[in-house]
Amino acid sequence: MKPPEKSKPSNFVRDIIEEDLRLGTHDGRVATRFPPEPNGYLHIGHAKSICLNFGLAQEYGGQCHLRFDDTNPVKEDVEYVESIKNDVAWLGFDWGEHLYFASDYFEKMYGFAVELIKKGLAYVDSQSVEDIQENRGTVKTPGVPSPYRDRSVEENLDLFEKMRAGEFKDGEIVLRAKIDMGNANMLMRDPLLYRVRHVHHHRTGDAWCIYPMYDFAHCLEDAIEQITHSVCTLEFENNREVYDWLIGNVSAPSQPKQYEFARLNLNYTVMSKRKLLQLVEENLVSGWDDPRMPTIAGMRKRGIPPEAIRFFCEIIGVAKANSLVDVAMLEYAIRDKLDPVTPRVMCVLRPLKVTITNFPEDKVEIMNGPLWPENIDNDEKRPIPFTKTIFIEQGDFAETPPKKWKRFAPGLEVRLRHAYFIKCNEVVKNDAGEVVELLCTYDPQARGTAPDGRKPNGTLHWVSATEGVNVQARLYDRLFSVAQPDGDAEVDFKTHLNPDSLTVRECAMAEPYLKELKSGARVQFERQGFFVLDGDDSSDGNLVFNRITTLRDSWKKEPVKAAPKPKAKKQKPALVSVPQEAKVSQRDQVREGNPALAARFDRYQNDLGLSKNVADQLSGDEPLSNYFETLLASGLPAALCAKWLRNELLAYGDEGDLSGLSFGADAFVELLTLLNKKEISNRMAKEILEAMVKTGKAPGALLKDMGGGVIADDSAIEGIIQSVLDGAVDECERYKNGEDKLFGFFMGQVMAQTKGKADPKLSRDLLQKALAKLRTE
RNA sequence: UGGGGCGUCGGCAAGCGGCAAGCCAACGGUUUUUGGUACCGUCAUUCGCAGGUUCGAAUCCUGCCGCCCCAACCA
Repeated sequence: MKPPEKSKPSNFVRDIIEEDLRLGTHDGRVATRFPPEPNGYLHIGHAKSICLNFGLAQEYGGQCHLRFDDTNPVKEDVEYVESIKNDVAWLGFDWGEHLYFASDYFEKMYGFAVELIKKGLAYVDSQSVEDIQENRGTVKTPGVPSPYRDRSVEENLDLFEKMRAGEFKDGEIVLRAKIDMGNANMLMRDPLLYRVRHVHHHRTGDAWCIYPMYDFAHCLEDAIEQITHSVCTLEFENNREVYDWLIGNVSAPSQPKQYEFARLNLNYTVMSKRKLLQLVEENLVSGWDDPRMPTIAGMRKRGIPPEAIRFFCEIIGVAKANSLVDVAMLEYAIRDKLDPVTPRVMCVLRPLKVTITNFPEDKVEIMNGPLWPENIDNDEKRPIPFTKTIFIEQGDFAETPPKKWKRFAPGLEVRLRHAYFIKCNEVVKNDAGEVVELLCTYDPQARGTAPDGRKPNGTLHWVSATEGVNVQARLYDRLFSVAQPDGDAEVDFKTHLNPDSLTVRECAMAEPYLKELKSGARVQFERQGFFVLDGDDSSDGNLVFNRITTLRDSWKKEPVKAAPKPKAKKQKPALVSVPQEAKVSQRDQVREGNPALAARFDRYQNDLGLSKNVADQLSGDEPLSNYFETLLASGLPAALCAKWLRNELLAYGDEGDLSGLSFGADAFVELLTLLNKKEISNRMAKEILEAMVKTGKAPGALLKDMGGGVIADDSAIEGIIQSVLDGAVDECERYKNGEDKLFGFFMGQVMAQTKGKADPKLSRDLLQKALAKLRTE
């Protein structure tokens, strides 16, 4: 019985889905998809997308498709589809029957292309690759239409058929959408839909020699599969316009919507397929599944459990801001999942011989150590042989211990975990002066605890030198030594490779119990970290363990006090007063081409007395300016009209466009008139405006609904304030204790109780008095 | 003729006109036969900057600044 899942953190995609569900947008369905191209291995960045897409479907009772976006046979291969399926399944997600391939839709897509041609919305272009690029223009200049843009429908149909029939060579000809060569969005400049590729496809074989491009294919795949929310990464934002255009211009079987989130970046690692490939090809790592790689395969070999990856993806959140997540977060997720469920054993990574001089020569005493951590209700134990010679960790002994040392040193006594206290009497060194052996005595009475209650200087893990088993331990650390290995395009990211990312301890000694472990078993080497038994690399007599991650270690060798960095005051950028005239604003340009607006600009400033900024805004966009003119025609004060138009009404518009509002300028005039006559307060006007937007009802009617106008009566407001105070005992107490900021809370309560009708200024004064009184009581 | 996005703590990230959530990191403390775990506590008078609107602005309006994406017959 699992405890109820804590509700997952909210994010903007969930908000959108919930809103769609509320509105019944896609018949109340939720269908997402994870659409990898089978041209490489999955990494933790993909895991974020997988968790998001499958998670969303799971949570909203929908479905998530695993769809291979195999539209480019020159880069793709079956090898990858198997590894991707394997990785997704290993992560713990089930696509059920929803396994799809874009290539299965080639015939349908061809049909949609023909439809587009017939509608005159696509054409066959015979320009060379170079000409197409040339004529696309640049980001600052419009493109120019292809000379083939106006081919007849018949000719296009014929050519397209011939394309499919294989009558053209690669690169000779393409099918393009006929959209707009001058569009500011480069992707809308007649995007390519099909290209010729005489290549064998891993699924369709040689059935096709034309293949659809991403922009054309992806939205159709979504539409065909009835995907509702097509969630992809930020770099596709510009593609959304094409996506919507295509869905809108083809008889699409459904109307999917695309949403974009920020891809995952992790510090101390690289994520791009290209760079990962480089590491593999240059043998800088052992392969795609090298435990230092951020690939799913690498993390699996490393021993990271899938639930840790899922948890990680949950806690990093989903948003639209480019961000760089700290790997410490991943390590936390791993420890959090592993710690409560992982058996504890002992293994000495760098053995230091310890001879217990007062212990019988050939005696083997069996200690019993619990395998499971305290939180698990299982006291299963494993036998740990204790003998005259044992190994302890080299790092656990210091000839001259630093301050706060809680380990072993000459003359000190420590506890051996699950065994006796031992005391260091003598240090044996070799010719080089290195410590090679410790001569100690044990206290037969002090096993675990000492009868006299004395405390040891720490607890060490240990292994019998004669009964232990030799194992190989591979200690992995971050692959790169700088936070952003690919942060500087000038510097090869490989120069930042961490030389210590892998340390192999061939001579690690472990307790014999480890021989019982099954391949893939995860254990905690106490005081060291979590390790996994690497089944692939172990053989009968040779156990190999990969370190998944270290334990958190709060022991600092040098308690370096954090440099008392004076909390760097945010440097305020020097105010550079850019002369307004320095650049010609968009609005200036509009006015240049529209003398009437230019005249208004002057009139607003000179006759109406509006500030330059306000006049600029209200004369720089024709529809907006016309709206303002309508308000002016009512005879209301210009300043009032300007203020409410700009600051309030515009907030409800769509990027400054007010045409979508459910009421006209006349209704807005009515509202402003009420305000001008002081029949309503600013606050009430805002309340009414909001209601107008929602319901489209007239201001007068809404005012009536509110039941009267401004409350400006002292005693009435005092009564309300009292009731607010009475209903907020906690807050009153806190306010008394000096929490001034609660004033806003109280004020908000007053306004809420009166639906905004209380006169704000008066309310504020009275509230202040009431609260002051509260404090003096 | 440029367009599309994004700026909230050291790192993630909620927040949608009324008290600046949470997590990681860091730092203290309690418990402890792991310098682990668990538990408690500290950590944003301020939301890129500057104006404006409002009784009240991270949130609405305006301007500016800074990052990211777009000119593959890749996805």
